[in-house]
Formats: sequence, structure tokens, C-alpha cells
Amino acid sequence: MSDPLLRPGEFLRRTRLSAKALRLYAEQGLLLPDDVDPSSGYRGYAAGQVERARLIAALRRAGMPLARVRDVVDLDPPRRRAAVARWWAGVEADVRRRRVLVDALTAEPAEEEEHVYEVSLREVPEARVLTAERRLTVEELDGFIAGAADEIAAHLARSGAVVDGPLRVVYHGMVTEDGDGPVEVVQAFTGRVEPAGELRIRLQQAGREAVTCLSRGRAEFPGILGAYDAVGAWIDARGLERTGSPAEVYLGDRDVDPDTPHVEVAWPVA
Amino acid sequence: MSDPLLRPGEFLRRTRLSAKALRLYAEQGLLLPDDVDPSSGYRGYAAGQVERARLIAALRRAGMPLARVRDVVDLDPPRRRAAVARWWAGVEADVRRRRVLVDALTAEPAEEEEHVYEVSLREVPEARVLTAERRLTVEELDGFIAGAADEIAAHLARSGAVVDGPLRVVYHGMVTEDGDGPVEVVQAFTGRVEPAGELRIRLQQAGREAVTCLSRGRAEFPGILGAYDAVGAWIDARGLERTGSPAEVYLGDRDVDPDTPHVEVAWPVA
DNA sequence: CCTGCGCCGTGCCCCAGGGGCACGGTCCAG
DNA sequence: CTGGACCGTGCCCCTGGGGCACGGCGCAGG
Repeated sequence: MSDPLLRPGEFLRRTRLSAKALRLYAEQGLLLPDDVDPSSGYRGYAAGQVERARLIAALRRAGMPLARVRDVVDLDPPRRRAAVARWWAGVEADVRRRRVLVDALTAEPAEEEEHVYEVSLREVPEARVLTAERRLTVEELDGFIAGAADEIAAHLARSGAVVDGPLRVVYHGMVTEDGDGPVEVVQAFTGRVEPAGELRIRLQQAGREAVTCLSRGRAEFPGILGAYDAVGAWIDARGLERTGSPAEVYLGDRDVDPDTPHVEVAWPVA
Repeated sequence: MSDPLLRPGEFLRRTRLSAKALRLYAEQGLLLPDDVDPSSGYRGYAAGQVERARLIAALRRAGMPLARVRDVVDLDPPRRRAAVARWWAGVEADVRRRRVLVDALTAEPAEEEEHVYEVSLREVPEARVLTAERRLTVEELDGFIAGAADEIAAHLARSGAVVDGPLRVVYHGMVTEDGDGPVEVVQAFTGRVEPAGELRIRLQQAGREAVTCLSRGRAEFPGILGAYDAVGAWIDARGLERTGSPAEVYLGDRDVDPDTPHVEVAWPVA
């Protein structure tokens, strides 16, 4: 009895995978049978495959997609643990994002102010700003904003300049064009800074803007659309005119209390 | 301008749904256009639909399946918030389950004892036990065990009897038969108890059993299969004979530290 | 010797929640 | 009247299988 191959039935019993799953994994090369009888097509598994099958089953039960399981199963144990942990960190981040949305959806609206956005007008002074601009699609958006913010902060720090006010993201291409219109990440600063790479320096004009403020939960898409509507309606109701592209102003860190003000929607007017 | 219907393009812009999603929701009756031009097939949406569409978009982004969205969107706001919260509680529970599995998969094995199960032999005294038995499939298993445990505890409390030892789940039908073989939830007790409903009283025979202990993470399927293997191999290596069905013994509460002993796998032997 | 039964294979259609493409009709402005 | 933007339908694709039908294969019992 060196190692008689396990027939599929026995292998299924030992791993509690379904026959369908087992065949799928075999087809995809994820769990190759040790031998396939060429006439009958019967698969034979070595006893050592049981452990691998159970690892796959555990990863699947943890919700890992097969494609990633494929990348992960063949790593040596320390690397595999690290890869699993990395994947799981992404899952947790996604759950946090969804939790913020759910919190906003399940929170009791405070006293009739369910869908009321308070819009106000404010003066914006002239300022020198460092910006990164790109034309991109929806799924690239978050990554671009985060990356550009980091790049801008790093360049300002290198140049010995000082951040002056919150980060703004200006949507030049209107809310949704083809992919998305050009999006510009804008950071006001004081000090001497030279352009670098994709980063440009320009003057932000002084003027007035209509602005409303949102908690983090309501700032998650699609809640923020209500804020755009409110600001737009407020502008129209007063007979003002839009003089530029709308912007989102990120007031705080991302890991802040979901109920505190977090994002402003601002639209330049005249 | 009472309320001119929004054409699909404008509606898409206002909700940032995809055309595909919008059409899907229309087909499924989830977001019915106010009007459909019979000749061209063009859909027209009332302005009031925008809010509903955004609610649907928010729920979808939170990961709620369309079927549940369908149940939820038409509820009045307080009931809707409650329904969303109930659904989300289930999501969180699932994430917790997966997190336990991931923790077990990413934990550093302590000093070479990666896959070693310590198996030992112990005496089991005769005991009177209250049991619930059923034949069921895999997906009913957890629900049945939880329900039976509650029922048993309630009946013992009603009868003034006292729980005596941990809960056992005996798998009479071997690990995996067709669906699953009969599964018996067993609780030893002291005191006077009458059978009730599906609950039966029987004598648990005295004897010996081979047993190994698992942390909660490793007790999640499929890690527990390794314990069955280890106990079986241990029994065979000593020339003992299996004299009954294997059982899982739940030592602690479910919300306990994932690293503390949590489940035993026990197999009666002679 | 035949027959039934348990295993096992292949192939097809199904689910959510759309993405993407092709083909064709509609609507409006120049 | 014609081009381009807008919009429809219909098809195939993805994941991770579930479920069913049909067919082969081998073994045991009558």
C-alpha cells in the first residue's frame, strides 16, 4: 500500500467538496488529479491532495475568489499567510465602506431635516494651488484622488511649503460625461513650490461659491448627488449663475466619526 | 412645467446608474418608468423617481442583493431602516465567521506544531441525556444545532433539571452521506425530565473515547476534517476499534477568543 | 447470462448583476 | 435631408457553482 489513488467518491468524502466544485478545480488546473483514466475519464487523486483541497475549501469558505486562490495556494506558508492577510485587509476595507453607507441609511433622521441641505454663500480668496488633473473613468477615481493627494503632500513637504486649507477635488467634466470628465485635485499652499511631473501650479481665482456640508455617511455615493441637486437648486432659486465647475472639499481624515461634517459640495457662482 | 418626464439620459445623469442597471431594474419592476413610448420603446421617468433610484443605488452599493432591495424599497422609512439593519447584521455575522477562518489561516503556527493534533483517551461515565435528532442537509445543520440547543436548554430549565457538561453533536450518518446522515444534539443533565415534542431522553453508555481539541478557528470547516483524520489514525495506530459515531463537543460560547480551546472531536472506542 | 445499481463522466440550462458589443430605430438641429 | 446623439433589443461574457439528463463502466446477485 504505497499510495493507492483515491477515487473521486472517497476524495469527496474526505474533503467534503462537491463533485461539481472538484471537477471545476480540476478543469481550471487548481487541483489537478494525479491520474486520469484515459478510457473512462475517471480522476484519481493522491492522498496528499487532500490537504491542498482542504486549503482551497477553507479559502473559498472565507470568500476568496478562485482566481486569487489560484495565486495563493502555491505560495510557501509564510508568503501565503501574508497574501491571505493582504486580501482580507481589502475585504475589511470594503466592509467598512459599506458599513458607513448602511449607517447613513439606517440612522434616524434628526427632526424633520431628513433631506434638507443647508446651502450658504461664501467668499473664496485668491490662492496659489498645486494641482493634478486627469481624465478617467469611475473606478479609477478613488485611486487617482488618493494617489494625487499623496503626491501633492509629498511635493509640498519636499519643497518646504505649507498646506493651506483642505483638499479640493474639482469635477470639470460635469458630474458624469462619457467616462468622467477631467478631474482636478487641488491643494492650496503657501511657500515657494516648483511644478514637478504631472503636478501644476496655478492661481485659484477669488470669488464666491455656494456650499453645503455633508456627514461622511451621506457623502458616500449616491447620497452626495442630493447635495449637488440642493446646491444647484439653491443657485437657480436666487438667480445666480454658475461660473465654474463644482468641487468636493474634503474636510477631515477618512477614518473620522461618520456623523461629523466631512465633505462640502461647492459651486462657484456670480 | 408640471413635471416633464425625464428621458433616460437625463435620468442616468441624475442618478449615475448605468443604462444596463436602469433597464434591468425596469424589467424587474423595481423601478418602473412612468411612461413607455409604445412605438419607440423609450422610457420616461418622473422626477420623483430620482430619489427612489438613488435609494436603490445606495442599497446596491452597500451590497444588498436586488431581491432584498425589492423587499425593502417599498417599506415606510422606519421599517425600511429596520430591515436594512437586520440585513446588515447578517452581513456582519458572515464577516465575523469568515474572519475567524482567515485568522486561523494567517496565524503563525506555534513552533512546528502546525498540523499536530494531540489525541488522548478518556473515560465517559454513564449519563442521562436529552437529545434531538434529525436527518438533514449541510445548509440546515447550523440552524438545527442552534435551535435544538435552545430547545433543550429551555426544556431543562422548565423541568427544573440541571445541565451537566457540554453540548455534544453526534454524527450518526458518518461525515457525509447523501445529504447528511442523522445528526443528534445531546445534552447530559441531572434531575427529573420528561420527553417533550421531538426531544427524547436516553442513556449515554459509559465507555472510552478518543478525543482531540481544537481552537475555534481550526474548528471551522474544513479545518475540523483534519481532526477527524487525526483521531481516526490514532485509533487505528493503536489497534482500537470504533464503537460508535463520532461527536463534536462544544466547550464554550461561540463568541469566545478564537485561540482558546473550543471544540473537541471525540470518537467512542473499545 | 442478464440486470440492476452505484459511480462517474459530459453537456446543457440556471442564478445575480450587470459589462460590452452589434445592429437598428428615433429625434433633433443644422 | 442628413448626421450625430440618443435609445432600444439581443447576444455572449464573467463567478462559483447547482441541478438535471443521458451515457459509460464495473460488480454483484438472481
